[in-house]
Amino acid sequence: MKTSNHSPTALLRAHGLRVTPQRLAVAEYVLRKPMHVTARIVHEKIRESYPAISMNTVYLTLGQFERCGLLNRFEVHGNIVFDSNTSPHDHACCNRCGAIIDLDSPRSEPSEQAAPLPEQLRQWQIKAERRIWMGLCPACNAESVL
Amino acid sequence: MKTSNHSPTALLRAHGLRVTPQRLAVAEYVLRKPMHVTARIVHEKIRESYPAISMNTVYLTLGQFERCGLLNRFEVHGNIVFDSNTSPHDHACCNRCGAIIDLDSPRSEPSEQAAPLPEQLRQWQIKAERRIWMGLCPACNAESVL
DNA sequence: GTGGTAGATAGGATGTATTCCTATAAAGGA
DNA sequence: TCCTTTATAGGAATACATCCTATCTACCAC
Repeated sequence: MKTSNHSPTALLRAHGLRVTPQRLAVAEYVLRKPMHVTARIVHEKIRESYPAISMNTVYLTLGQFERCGLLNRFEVHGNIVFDSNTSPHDHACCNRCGAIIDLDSPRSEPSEQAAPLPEQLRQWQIKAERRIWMGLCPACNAESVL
Repeated sequence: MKTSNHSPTALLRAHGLRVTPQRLAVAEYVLRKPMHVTARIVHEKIRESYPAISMNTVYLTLGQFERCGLLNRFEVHGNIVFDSNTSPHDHACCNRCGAIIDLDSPRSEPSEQAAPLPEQLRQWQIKAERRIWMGLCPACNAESVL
């Protein structure tokens, strides 16, 4: 159990990353369950148990996790958001409260599972596709009507 | 011809905006043809003919044009980009040179023209949908192979 | 035309997210 | 245990976007 294949330590090793306390702390917080976080949020959270961690380290660590495929990065309202759900999916973001939700079944047709590459991108080397819906979540929408 | 319905002056008036030299200059540059610009680019361009224009005015003007539906706003690599092509379409962005292109036929199926709203968003009030493909454009892809 | 007022502009100050730089510290292999 | 490579902390730097305010101007009423 101590070093199972799913432990943060094993995960870092499996991706060729040195195991440091900072990386373990970030991995345990971010990779434990699907979530959306900014560098600032991670920094605040990790500082609770590791007060000396710097913003720089958080950025570097999240960037490495992204390069390893452990995280996806997207942008909303000018902020970089890291997503530990790395299976392909779309997002919706509330313009008011900032809530971000995953869209589980983005494609209406099962045949579209693998998003079809537009004809114009035949000669591109596509690395990522991001789709985001923006508007008011049910709660904020109800408030704005009042 | 002087004040045709398609002149920048008429366009501003039609949207309830006061006609100022600054707004005319921005409108003539940005709205003449479909293009993608940042506030910085607009500022640099307008200053050629109007050296005193401030960044603040550019931001305000572009924001107003957006609120009027004359421009769409999206984000790529942390920058706000304004798009004078307001018909629904997707984008592709080159990670290397920053080029942004419009995708004319984003939906493979004609029936999908109106992007189907995911089931999970039934109770949301959706204002906009953005979809962006990221990778290497043909030119940069060729270079990276060398 | 002219005058008055709501709205626009310039310019600087401010805030904030991200990246850069560098000396020090630590991980992990020999 | 030593040594080399890599990571970290902390501060500096950058860049984008917004806020603030005095001044100016478009345009409506007269």
